[in-house]
Amino acid sequence: MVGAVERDEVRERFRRSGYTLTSQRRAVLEALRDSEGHPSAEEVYLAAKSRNPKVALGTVYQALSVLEEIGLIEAKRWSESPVRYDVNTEPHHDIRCTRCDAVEEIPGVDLGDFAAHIRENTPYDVTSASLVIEGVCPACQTQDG
Amino acid sequence: MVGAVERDEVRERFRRSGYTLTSQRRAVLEALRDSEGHPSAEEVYLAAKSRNPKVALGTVYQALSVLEEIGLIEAKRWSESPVRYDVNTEPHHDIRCTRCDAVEEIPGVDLGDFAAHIRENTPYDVTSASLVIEGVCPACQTQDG
DNA sequence: ATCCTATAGATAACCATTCTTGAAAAAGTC
DNA sequence: GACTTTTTCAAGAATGGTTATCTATAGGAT
Ligand SMILES: [Mn+2]
Ligand SMILES: [Mn+2]
Ligand SMILES: [Zn+2]
Ligand SMILES: [Zn+2]
Repeated sequence: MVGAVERDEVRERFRRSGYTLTSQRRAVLEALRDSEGHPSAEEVYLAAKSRNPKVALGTVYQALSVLEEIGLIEAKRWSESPVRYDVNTEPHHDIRCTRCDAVEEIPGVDLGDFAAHIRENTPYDVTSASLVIEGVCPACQTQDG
Repeated sequence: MVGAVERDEVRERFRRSGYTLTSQRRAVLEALRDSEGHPSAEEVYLAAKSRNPKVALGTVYQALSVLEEIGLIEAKRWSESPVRYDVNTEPHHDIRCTRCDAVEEIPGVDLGDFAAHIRENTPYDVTSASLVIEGVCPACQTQDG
């Protein structure tokens, strides 16, 4: 049961942020939560439309940026792919398959005090440091050399 | 003198790759080498044009991808900025200022066996892992809160 | 019910980058 | 060197993902 507790959490975040929790935004968030991987805006749009046909692509982009702003989702970027969205807001890394475009999580790896090392070696005020990881997924490895 | 040795290196790379070293490609590379920071394609274009007016923006993009392919330069990406190009092909990290868009190098930090950690925790065949680092540069820090 | 404001949908615009195309240059061939 | 074949180039059109604009709508406050 993912339901009750998270529903309250969502309402609470919206309330605190001042944004209103509309049916479209709810559809976008639920589409994202039910999706297996880390979908693109376009994929979220298709999934959200099947829940609530009254939702436009532009609205999905806007909803995603609101959801990100209030901390319910995260955006992740790889160079050869549109932005992917992630409902898992716990710190973790994701790897993208360069052949089939799948994205999966990498458990148990922590940037740890790497950020500290960086801070020691630059006069910048470091605000973010994230890893962009790519590879070939098991399924694509077996498909050929 | 950055001249002679590197010129041979450039010629050699072009020869081995099979690409021809044209005046446009040379202008692009030299523009990049003379630039202080980590310019975008557009900035490289402006600098290259002043050396060789016979160069179009499309040609610069094409030249940059050839130069990257043969290992003379590297492309680096941040989410809020067009691709930046780097003549420093030694392994190192760069940080981008989110206020003024400047990019500078961070010396003495090595991803080290972090890549090994990642490989241990995913069934993917990891082909690349790079850090995207952002912050506020010293100049922008003093300009306000 | 009326007003008010935030949000929605539709569509146009945007921007960095890539693709297409005809022309020019290079490289082979004799 | 003339001729043919291949490659590269510059210019501009096209693309893809995303954002901005504009009008209409819905839902809460009074
Ligand atoms: Mn994830
Ligand atoms: Mn650098
Ligand atoms: Zn795959
Ligand atoms: Zn700055």
